[in-house]
Amino acid sequence: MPKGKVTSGDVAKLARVSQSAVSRAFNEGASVSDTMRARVKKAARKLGYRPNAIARAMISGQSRLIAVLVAYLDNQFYPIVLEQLSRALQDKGFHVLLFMTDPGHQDEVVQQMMEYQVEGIVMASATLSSTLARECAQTGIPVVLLNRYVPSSPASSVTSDNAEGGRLVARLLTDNGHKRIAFIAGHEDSSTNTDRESGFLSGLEQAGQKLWSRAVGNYTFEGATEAARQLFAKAEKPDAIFVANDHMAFAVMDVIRNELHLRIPEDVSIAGFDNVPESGWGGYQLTTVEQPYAPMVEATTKILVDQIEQKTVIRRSIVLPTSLVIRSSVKLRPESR
Amino acid sequence: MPKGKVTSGDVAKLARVSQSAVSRAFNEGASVSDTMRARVKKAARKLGYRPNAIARAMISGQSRLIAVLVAYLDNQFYPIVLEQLSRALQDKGFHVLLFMTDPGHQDEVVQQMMEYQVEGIVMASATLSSTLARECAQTGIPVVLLNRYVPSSPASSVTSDNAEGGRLVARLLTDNGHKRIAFIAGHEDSSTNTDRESGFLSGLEQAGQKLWSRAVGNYTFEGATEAARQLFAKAEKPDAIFVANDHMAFAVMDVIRNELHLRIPEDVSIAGFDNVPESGWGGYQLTTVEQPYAPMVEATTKILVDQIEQKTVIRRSIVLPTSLVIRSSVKLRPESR
DNA sequence: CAGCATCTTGCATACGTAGTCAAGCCGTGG
DNA sequence: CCACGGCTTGACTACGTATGCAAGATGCTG
Repeated sequence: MPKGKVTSGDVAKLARVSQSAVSRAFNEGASVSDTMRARVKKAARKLGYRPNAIARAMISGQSRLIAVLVAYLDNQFYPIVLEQLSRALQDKGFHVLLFMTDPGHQDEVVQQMMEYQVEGIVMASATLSSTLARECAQTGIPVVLLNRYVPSSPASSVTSDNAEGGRLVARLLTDNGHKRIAFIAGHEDSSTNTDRESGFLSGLEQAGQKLWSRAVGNYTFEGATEAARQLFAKAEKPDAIFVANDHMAFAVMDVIRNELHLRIPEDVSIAGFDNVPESGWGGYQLTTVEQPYAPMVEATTKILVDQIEQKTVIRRSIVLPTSLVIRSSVKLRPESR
Repeated sequence: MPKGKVTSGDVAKLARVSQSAVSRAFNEGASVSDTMRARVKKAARKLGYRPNAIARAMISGQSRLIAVLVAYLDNQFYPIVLEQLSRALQDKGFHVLLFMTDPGHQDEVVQQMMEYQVEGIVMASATLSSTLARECAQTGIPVVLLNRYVPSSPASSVTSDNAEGGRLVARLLTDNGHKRIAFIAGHEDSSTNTDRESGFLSGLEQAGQKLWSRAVGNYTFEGATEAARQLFAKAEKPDAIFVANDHMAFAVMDVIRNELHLRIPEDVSIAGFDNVPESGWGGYQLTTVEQPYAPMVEATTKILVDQIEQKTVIRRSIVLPTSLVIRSSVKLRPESR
């Protein structure tokens, strides 16, 4: 009989014990005899009782809820992270409250997270506003910026080594004879973009080169399409492009092949960042920088869980190593193959 | 001052009113004078007060939480749906509690959803077990199966017209002169697969054709890769393949082009299902069946919200129309272009 | 001015659970 | 045989909010 609501009181009555006993039977650490626990569990099963997490959260002050904030899911980086993060948190007994942000309603969203008494916040988007990040961090709740970094904020952060990734790409391109190297930026005020770009520029400099040209794609497919067209509108065209993430790189490759009828990598080399699954697909075979998904998720959950358990919010900034994934979108010198 | 917890009592004390007044000031329909509301809001702002949604849920019995259950996010269909669904629910004042399921822990997950007193459940995955669907539906909470259908269950469902989609593909292929037509299945016990397949077969039959060959990809990239190899291992090879979803179709196209060195569509035509964003990318240009994302999400939220507001759970099954998206992965007769 | 209806407000209570406290039980050692 | 400590158990209260109820305030009509 699927009754509307079964409470611990109902179970207590059936088992002829106190409500406290029922509560204890369902809490791991509590002081109950085995016989009592068995008796309660039996009655609970009979009634289909499940403890009410809302009531539990209220009395214990532990909602076991983690808010995850994402701006969009069309760049595959985020679904992958979200899936792994969600699984990891579930394993640790937490649950994910998912929030999508529009640039317009960000403050509102933070308020809503707070109302649900979440015990931690993960902000997983390169394009979230810094003020929002700061606002979250001021709540006294552990906040982890995943794939994002705000120096002035007390929020922890987990990123890959974006600058080093940019440097690796620069070295790859210069080592292999590219001379007119362009960059397509993501969001210009995101830390991922500035780090990737500055690392890239420093790498070019080390090789005695300068950036040939530059355009901005704002991390969107459409923006990248337009940016690619701009780069090739000039008289002298680039022979290599570093695109600030894979999602944009696909758009760039499409423009180059289908609109400009150039070959990759024979006419233009393309490198991306993220190593999203599509990068390995036959249609693209994109040479890119790997983001260490699993370690990033692991670090994020660890920071959160540690801070929740110890009730101390200390800022931690984790930067994880990246590495190149060489496929066939960058032309290599014969000897280096 | 970001104090730990500010309650309605604190606000009441500061504003020198009763706690009830504070509560009413924050509830839309309540009976409060404008002056009272202003006074309370002012004090609340001073203290940084926000109502506690957990406590509110407890007393009102309305958690405003919707559980969304997904099996994986690597097929882009699901992130897109999840993003839209999440936005739609947020707009209506609900919040998404996200659950990822492993085949092993499904029962456990349902229990957890129930513990959080969710007011509705969306099961968005073609590969969720039917018993799980039934279990959810028995809870008396509105359940919507999104992109899934279980005839024997009392759960509502929202799908596109999978059978019709299959039929459209069959007609497209037969009309354009294909003679050796194969099918790569997804999960064989999922309703999406059986409907797409049966529609496809009936379409072939109408054209006086039979299925040439068949393999199973289980809706995974790897499974589809293997399935494609199987189809081409035989002496006589297909001249067209209908793949049960786009995500698998990409794997199939990769095998055909990069392993078998055949051309699409000159040597083999490929059709998919879903019209995922990648289908429109230059690397694939996949001819496929459109799933009407926005209407599906809209129908889902409408069913949920209606049933939650009216407190009556009536089973509704919505089937939305599909249409072909013609790109260049299927060879067309000259006259039909 | 009386009488009545409408609007506001405060008091008290309820939601379902966890945890504190004290009481009861049992066993052990002196 | 008694005293004492550890283990169980039940009664009670608290968590923060919403709401029924009654009382007070205000306005309107006759």
